Amino acid sequence: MPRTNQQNLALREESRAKIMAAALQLFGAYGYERTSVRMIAEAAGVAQGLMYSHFQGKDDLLRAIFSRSIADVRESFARAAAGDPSVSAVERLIRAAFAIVRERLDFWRLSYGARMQQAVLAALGPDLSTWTAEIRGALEQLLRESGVADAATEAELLFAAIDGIAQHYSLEPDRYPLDAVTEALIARFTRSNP
Amino acid sequence: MPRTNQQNLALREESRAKIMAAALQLFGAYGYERTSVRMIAEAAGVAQGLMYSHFQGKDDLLRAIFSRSIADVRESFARAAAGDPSVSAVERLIRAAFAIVRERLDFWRLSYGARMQQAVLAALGPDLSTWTAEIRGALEQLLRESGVADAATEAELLFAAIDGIAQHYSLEPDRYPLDAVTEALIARFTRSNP
Amino acid sequence: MPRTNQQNLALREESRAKIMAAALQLFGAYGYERTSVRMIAEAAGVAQGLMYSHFQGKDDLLRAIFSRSIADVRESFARAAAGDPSVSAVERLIRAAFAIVRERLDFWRLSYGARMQQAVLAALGPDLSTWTAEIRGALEQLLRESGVADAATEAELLFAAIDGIAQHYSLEPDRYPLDAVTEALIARFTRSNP
Amino acid sequence: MPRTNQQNLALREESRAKIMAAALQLFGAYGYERTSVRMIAEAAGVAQGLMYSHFQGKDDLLRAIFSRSIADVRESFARAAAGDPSVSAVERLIRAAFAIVRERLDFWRLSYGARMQQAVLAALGPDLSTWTAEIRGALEQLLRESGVADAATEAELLFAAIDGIAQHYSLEPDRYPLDAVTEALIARFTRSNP
DNA sequence: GATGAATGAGATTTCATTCAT
DNA sequence: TATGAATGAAATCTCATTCAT
Repeated sequence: MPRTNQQNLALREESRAKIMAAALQLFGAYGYERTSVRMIAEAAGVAQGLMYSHFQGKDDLLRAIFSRSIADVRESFARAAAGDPSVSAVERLIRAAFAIVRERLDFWRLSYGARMQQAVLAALGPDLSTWTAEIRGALEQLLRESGVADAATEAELLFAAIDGIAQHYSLEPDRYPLDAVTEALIARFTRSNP
Repeated sequence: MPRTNQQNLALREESRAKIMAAALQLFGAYGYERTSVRMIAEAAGVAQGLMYSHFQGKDDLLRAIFSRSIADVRESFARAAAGDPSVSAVERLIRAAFAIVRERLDFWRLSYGARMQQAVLAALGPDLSTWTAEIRGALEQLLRESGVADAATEAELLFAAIDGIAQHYSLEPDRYPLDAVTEALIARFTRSNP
Repeated sequence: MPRTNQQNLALREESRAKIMAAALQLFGAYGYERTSVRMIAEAAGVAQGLMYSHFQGKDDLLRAIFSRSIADVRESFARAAAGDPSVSAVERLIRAAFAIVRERLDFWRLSYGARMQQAVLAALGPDLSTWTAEIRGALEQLLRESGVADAATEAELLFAAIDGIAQHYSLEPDRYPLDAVTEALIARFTRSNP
Repeated sequence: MPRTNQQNLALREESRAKIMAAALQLFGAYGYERTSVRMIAEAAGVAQGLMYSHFQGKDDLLRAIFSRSIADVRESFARAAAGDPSVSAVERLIRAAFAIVRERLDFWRLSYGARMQQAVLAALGPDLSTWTAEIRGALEQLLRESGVADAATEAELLFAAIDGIAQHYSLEPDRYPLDAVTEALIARFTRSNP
């Protein structure tokens, strides 16, 4: 008797999840290039060949991780941004961003590592740049609604500050005073609109 | 007629410089891992083997590029920071930073690409983190001297903002409104000290 | 209601036939090595594992296809050779051979592709060479009975000609003037015995 | 002091020749697919990687062997066909063909093995089919000049016969009565023109 | 010092086969 | 019996590095 469809789906999904989790962790820690398929398979506890039954290749695995992670992050953002209306939207967004960075450290590391490599970017396709543009656009709108004069420029600045903080934090999470810096950033960007 | 010692040395130095320049450019464009020794040798117009008479290996070449570039950048900083006393020290430093990013785009790209990869970081040794700590320290002192209350936190924030801007600019130098963002940053960080 | 034994057997036989048919077609088109078990299973519309319940492995499947095809061909030959007594036996055999080639193009392609590869030959075991010897022997006897002087040599020549034509035809069935060449061959080999 | 250009060229050519010779022999014996790059490198007495400094890949090596062998064979043909004018051109050509088959058994085996595999053919590009067409054309012209009525059909027949004989011989060179069959073929194709 | 041919370890990928259900 | 997820050996290929000249 063959396995039922559901059993098969569950088996497959479990393997797929193990592979993606292992790969995300290793990509984040060592970078895409320095992480071999062998390492991923060992960390996931499966045979090397299995990866190729789930993904077309190492680059496709990267793409899959990216697009799923971005979808997750987008969702988290939406939830967070909708939250407590007693604080300003900008503040909510900043807090949401850093909460997500904390939760998804590996993805963030991977993302920052990947961003600087043209070749890796090619494998990622337009996902990353679409996402970046989306964030910039959202920030700009938020600032415009808050009555900021040069919203486009201010959005670039705020985006860069958030990105820089997230990156410094993801490099040394144990040392970095994320909470304090978060408050300082909020103070700079909500109190006085120059 | 055999070359004089001095001629030999000059030729040698020239080869070394060509290799380092080619490597810096390629590392910046493709990343350390995706740049092969063959690519570097071809771009530099020398034989592959020659690299190994100047450097112990690819990682040593990277280290050499880094330490020389950092020394250069440090010097540029010092010069810039010492400049026009009619503007605040913080403003001078910010302007100096972005001027250097503009000038040394390849190095910056390499630096940002390398930062997220453990293996590359390991190859770099303590150079990068020493330098980072140095910048953070300098910023902190500057802010403290300007009378900022929580100088440590504000230094982290300012550092992250500069770093984020530099990175976004180095990703899309043609599109990025670096001048406008620079002014906005200076406005945020020199006018009101919350 | 469970299937009867007979139904089970019929289903099983059907699977086996589907696998053999798919494999024959693919082996003929792509060659034994370039045809993967997965391709065969997909073309046959069954699971990969099923092949291993019918055959011991890919090589055993090849052997099975060969021995069954050879048996079929042998039978067709016998029928054809027995036919219309108004034409010479040699002519009947030549016509029969090309009729069979037309009908079983895939098998012929597979056969010609396999013949030149030691590994494939080894997998086939003695089947192919036994068969070849049989044909050569039959031709020789036929020619001897027709009163040809050096029947052994003439048999080799006729066999080679038939084989060459069959092969050229199987390479380009749409272009090849098989009918004309058949008549020319018959003319050369039945009119004048040098 | 680096090696002179000539030394380098000689070294490279020697390696290249060793690799091509080993590959030709192995491809002929085991077929293209069953011959691994490792086997070739071992037989040639070089490291695996060296093949990739001479050829773009295994398929490019095959292409290189083919095009060089075909060029050689073409030349041999031309020389042979120009020979002794006391025998007919058709006879000269037939004798030349079999002389070349004897000399270049490995190439012939490879050629026959490759011909039946679409996938391998694709790697070979148009070389093989161009060559085949060339031979067919040459035969046809020869026969036409000899006053044969349906030269096109007769050329197909003669070509197939030569090809079949060559193939049977290359399968069992020790057993095959090539000389006797050659004479029989010449007798059939030069004495009586039906 | 300089060259580039050569090496060989290790990367990615394929695929015949096994096995739990 | 039939399924297809999973395995792992072996294939092709890349590339940092060595070495003879």
